[in-house]
Amino acid sequence: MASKSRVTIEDVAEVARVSRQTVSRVINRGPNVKPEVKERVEQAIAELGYVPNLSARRMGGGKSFLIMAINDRQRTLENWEAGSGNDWVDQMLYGGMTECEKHGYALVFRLIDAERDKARKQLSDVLSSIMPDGVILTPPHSANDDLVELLKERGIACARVGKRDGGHCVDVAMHEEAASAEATRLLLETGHRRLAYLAGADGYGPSRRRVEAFRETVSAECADCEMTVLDGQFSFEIAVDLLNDVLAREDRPTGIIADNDQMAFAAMHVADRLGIQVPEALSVITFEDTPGVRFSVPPLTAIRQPTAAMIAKACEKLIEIRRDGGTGDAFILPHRLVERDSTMRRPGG
Amino acid sequence: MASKSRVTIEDVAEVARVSRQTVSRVINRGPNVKPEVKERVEQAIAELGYVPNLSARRMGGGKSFLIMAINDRQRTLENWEAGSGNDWVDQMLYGGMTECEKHGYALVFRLIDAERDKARKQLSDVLSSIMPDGVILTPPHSANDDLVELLKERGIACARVGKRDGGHCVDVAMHEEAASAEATRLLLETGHRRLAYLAGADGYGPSRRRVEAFRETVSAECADCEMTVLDGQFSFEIAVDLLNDVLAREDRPTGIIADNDQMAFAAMHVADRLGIQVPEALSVITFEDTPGVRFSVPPLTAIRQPTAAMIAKACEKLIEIRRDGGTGDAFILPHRLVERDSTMRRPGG
DNA sequence: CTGAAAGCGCTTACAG
DNA sequence: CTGAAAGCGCTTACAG
Repeated sequence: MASKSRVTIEDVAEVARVSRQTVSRVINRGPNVKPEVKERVEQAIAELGYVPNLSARRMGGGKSFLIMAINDRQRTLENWEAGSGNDWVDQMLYGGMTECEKHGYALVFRLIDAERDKARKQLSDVLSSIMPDGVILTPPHSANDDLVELLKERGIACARVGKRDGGHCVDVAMHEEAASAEATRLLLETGHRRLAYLAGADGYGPSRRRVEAFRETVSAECADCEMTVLDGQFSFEIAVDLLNDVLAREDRPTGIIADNDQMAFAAMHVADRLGIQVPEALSVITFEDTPGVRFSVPPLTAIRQPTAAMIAKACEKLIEIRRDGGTGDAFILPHRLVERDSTMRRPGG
Repeated sequence: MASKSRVTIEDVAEVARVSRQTVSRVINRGPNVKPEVKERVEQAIAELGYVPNLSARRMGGGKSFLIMAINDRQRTLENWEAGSGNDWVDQMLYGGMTECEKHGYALVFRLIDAERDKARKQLSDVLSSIMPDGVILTPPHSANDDLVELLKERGIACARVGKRDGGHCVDVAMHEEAASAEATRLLLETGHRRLAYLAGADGYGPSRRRVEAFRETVSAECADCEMTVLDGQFSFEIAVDLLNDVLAREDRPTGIIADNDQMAFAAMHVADRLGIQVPEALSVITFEDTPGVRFSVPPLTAIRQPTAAMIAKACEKLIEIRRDGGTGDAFILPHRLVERDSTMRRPGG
């Protein structure tokens, strides 16, 4: 009840009439404590309002009770600077903080530059300073093997978002192919026969997988459908240029899937300019779902990545590995297809 | 250069042929180190890639090099859950992380429940666990004197966002009156003669100040103007109800300032339904500026709070107090009036 | 200007 | 099942 300014494990030990090691055992749910002693200790803890000092635990034990999540510095700062929201960061914090709290852990969020030498140095420094029990790498860091190597050297468990090798690290990703197939099917089921996929950069793995699934789905389920793949390079401007051509044609696509919101907005923009009705004459689905898509006219149907769930899963496994040992693994988390008004309702849906 | 898995202050001392206290002095920029010795130590640090362990510094010294920023748990989680963006959190992190980094500090972000007994207990626990060098309270916690009291007891410096008493704490706020006057003047300058202020909850201090400034500005600068103050309670629905009446009148206001985005959206919504053109027949300004306002049709003119700047200033002062002593103070940070398309251009502007 | 000692609050082996 | 000892990597007085 009473909460003195600084209650230490010694104070608890004294009140409970045991040694501080016994108190430590109770705190860490160690075995070998007689129930009645355990109860006495727990009561003393409650009475004094004792909470273990994290730094001291770290020093004594070696566990830091910290999971560090790492984001790309430049892109994050640019988003923040623009003030236009940064749902990725929010969802990371959401999934990470809530999961960590469950296990008595805390999430530390850090920014690291993408350039490989800077990245390695910065990660190395922050590891020495913080000594986290696990590190979560998000794109583009998740594709940087130097960082994985560094973590391995230091004996710190790693998780990667958007990878699914599941070797040394805990890999968490969403099922790009399934999501793409689902989006494609929605267009087919609502009557579209000429489809286009507005793809991001060619070298971007997830994008490749989505395009492939798009192709396979159309081939398999609608033999006489037409399909196009356009390379919009994640850019609004480039997408506008492409679509000015494509949507002006007689045999223009009537259903488009875009790899990110910017390109989806581009499709809406060009459609508006050409007087093409959305969703009737052109349906649009985006693969990103930043907050802005709710406010476009009409609001965009989107594949919602399981960002929070991926980070939560990463935290959970990292903490488990730190406690019980074990190695990496791969997890595919479920996405959601959020139907808004840029696509038509499915018959009977 | 080489970065052994665990380089300690002892290693540096050995390489530099000094005691570890001397290394400590160099790290902490203490006085009384001969330049040549200092250089030798710095070289050893660089050579070994030494970075001090934060937990050990905390244990030895008493400084944690951590600033903790506290947000309302429920509201934050709801926003995250909705996935519609949370610019407040993003701007806090932006201002806080970048400022802390400058001083070798880290920002720790925490959620605490608003109910007063829960809040006190949760803050007390996290203080014991983390021992931050300073704590930043955001609304509604910044109005909770229990928390300030607790911080005072523990000898931890505090900062409050949205307060401006500047007693024990470092208070950071924006100039509500100036911002309100500025918004009002924009409406007057673009020809509006019947103005309305769509206010939030009555008990909310900033809201009161804005309304007062609105009244004074209209009285002072346009004697024959009409003005109305409506109590929209921060709610879209309540605002819609009010405006359905007000905007249907012959002598309806042609310029509206709203305390938050929801109510501003309500104004746009009702205007659209009644066929009132924005911004010509009705100009709208919001006092919130969440990311969504960029995507409304037309995008909303808004007062942009200096959230990042307020948190950065709070961090700066908190770190300064921890280092040099000193007491609270009050700072008013500059807002911005971001003119988008829900208001008309000023003549000659 | 520099170093030897003590201590921060815990945990991890190691005894009993 | 419980406790006495040593140590984690630093910093803070205190000597010299």
